[in-house]
Amino acid sequence: MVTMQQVADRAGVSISTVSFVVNDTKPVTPETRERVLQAISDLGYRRNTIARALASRRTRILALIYPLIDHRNHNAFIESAATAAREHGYNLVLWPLHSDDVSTEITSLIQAGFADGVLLMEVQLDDERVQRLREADAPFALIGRTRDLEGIDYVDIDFERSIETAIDDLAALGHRHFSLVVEDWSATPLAGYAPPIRTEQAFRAAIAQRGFEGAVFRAPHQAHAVSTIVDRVLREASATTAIISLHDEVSAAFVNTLPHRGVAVPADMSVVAIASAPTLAEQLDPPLTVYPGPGGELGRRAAEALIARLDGRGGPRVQTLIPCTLHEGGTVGPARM
Amino acid sequence: MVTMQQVADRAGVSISTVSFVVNDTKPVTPETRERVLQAISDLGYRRNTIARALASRRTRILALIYPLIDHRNHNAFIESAATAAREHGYNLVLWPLHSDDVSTEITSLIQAGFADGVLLMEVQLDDERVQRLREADAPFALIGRTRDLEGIDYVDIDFERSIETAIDDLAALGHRHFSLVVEDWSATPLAGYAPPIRTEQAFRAAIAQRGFEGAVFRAPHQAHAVSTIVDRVLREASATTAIISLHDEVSAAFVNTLPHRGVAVPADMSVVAIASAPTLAEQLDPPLTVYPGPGGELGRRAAEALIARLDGRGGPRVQTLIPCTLHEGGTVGPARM
DNA sequence: TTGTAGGCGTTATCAG
DNA sequence: CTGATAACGCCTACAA
Repeated sequence: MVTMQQVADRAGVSISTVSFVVNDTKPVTPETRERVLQAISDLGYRRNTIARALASRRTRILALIYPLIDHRNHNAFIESAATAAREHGYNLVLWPLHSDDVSTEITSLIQAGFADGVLLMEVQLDDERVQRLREADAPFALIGRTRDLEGIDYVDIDFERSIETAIDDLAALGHRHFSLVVEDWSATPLAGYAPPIRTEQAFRAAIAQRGFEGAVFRAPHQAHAVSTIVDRVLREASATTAIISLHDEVSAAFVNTLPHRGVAVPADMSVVAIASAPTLAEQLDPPLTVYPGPGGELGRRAAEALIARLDGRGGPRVQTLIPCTLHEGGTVGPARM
Repeated sequence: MVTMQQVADRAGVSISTVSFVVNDTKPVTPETRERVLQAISDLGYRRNTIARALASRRTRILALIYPLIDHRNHNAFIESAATAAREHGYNLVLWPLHSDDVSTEITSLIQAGFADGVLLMEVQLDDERVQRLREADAPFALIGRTRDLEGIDYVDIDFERSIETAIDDLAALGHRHFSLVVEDWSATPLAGYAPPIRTEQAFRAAIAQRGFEGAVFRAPHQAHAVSTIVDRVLREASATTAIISLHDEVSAAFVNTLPHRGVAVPADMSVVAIASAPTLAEQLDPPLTVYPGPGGELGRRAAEALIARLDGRGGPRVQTLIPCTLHEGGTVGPARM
């Protein structure tokens, strides 16, 4: 490993001068700078991240708390957050965390001086981890949001607006009777997981406000629950002409199963998915009409919000909501008479 | 931040003694150890990861080179690798890398002293990154494998065995005419991506050896290519009674589209997927018969192989192949007469 | 504009 | 068994 000292020696300057040109932290005459740069490239010098972190008390590491639950495509969040971090000179480390580690471990990476800040995903309405991070005074940003949003940076899907858009798009085609299907996490560690809860509330409010009819179904992730949900909807909300689903497996089940029940899609029933995985649509026939979740956007913006905070660019809290936008498929049509 | 010195002061010992008990690196009398531990817990001391890294010349950070290509569920790899790393006291950072950064950046994280080792995924048969890592003398392990395997640690899917198993499972039901569909990456940066290449070779060999008939189709990831592949197979390999697919979108297209072509699944045509995403099966109707890719297993084993190397537990190279095993669905039946 | 020197919090080597 | 003390590589006042 080549050190600053070696560069300094070769360039005939002191170690601090090297530091100044490397970090662009103090003015240096063009000639000296040139000599230093030359020495750097001759020797193939790279400044040691760790020593730099120790001396500057800034690791430039972001920790992404990674929920150990098998759910969706976290992919897009992660990749975009990592990319954004790197573009800003940060690194993203994955910190998979079991729910029972939470209380002890959540802040240890901060206290151990390992990370400058934390990114949290799959946030619940009342999230213990957020509390811990606050107590530890650790900088953090959320992908998702808690109930209490005072003084926190977050980026989340705008479920309210997404659901209203979906309803209005369908209403324009004459639909008046809707069924919403959301995931049921109530018996799991993810019990307070916000998206289905917010979506259900927004759905009920929007339906009421417009004078439509709406039924809500909650489906767990067990395979048999998914397969029975189709019949439940047909039986318990038989007037339904449009199904809105926040549950990818269920969305697929509807498209695949309805024809076997004598219900044509979209002639007899329209089906749309909200906040779906990006690849879901084209794996179905007809391709599903979806409002895909803006995964990449969320990851990137959350990372940038956190970094802005860390870099001392104060400013107001980042509290961004991004709606899901329509990606047309073949499962929506005029309401049947 | 509470430091070792503070602990030492409170325990009435020297800083080195604290280090000895914290790292369990030299014998300490029970009484002193007790005093030190007490001081540690009183003060809530945690040893600083960065300082430790600097002094010990070991960061305990693993870099996962993350290909910026939208492909499959990398999820399982990543999560399991991160978990395994943490279980061994390492951290996994995500290092998304564009293909054009490769030559310059691939080793910088090592040379910059940031990571102890590198995990590489989506490996190509002749992979420049592997070459660079070798040149830089950086410890690494692969998820996947290159052509030349001399002296490298890797964990990969056993495509040969997986494809043979699939063929034999189908042959037991009377199938003799097979079509294989693989992804076509030839016009992309992932041109030398090994899985489709190895699978195709293994398929041809297995078919020949058993005296069966086999056709191979390559499909890019564009949506229209996917939708036309069904008709191409029906037209160009009309004797086919069983389709084996390494291409999840195509697998879905077969299950969804064949019935519209008057071909019942599985009565007229059996369909199986190899190395598929774990959730693909249940999104189709009937549920797809799959041999899912052992994503989590691969990530975990690769991380552990790298760590073993880093921790100086020498031993022979880890060169592990894991076959995909059958997960039954409803798309396989006896060959039509 | 450049150099000197004192940290940053640990680890590790040597004496005692 | 325990304690000084010198690295580790860099940053940053403070001096010159």
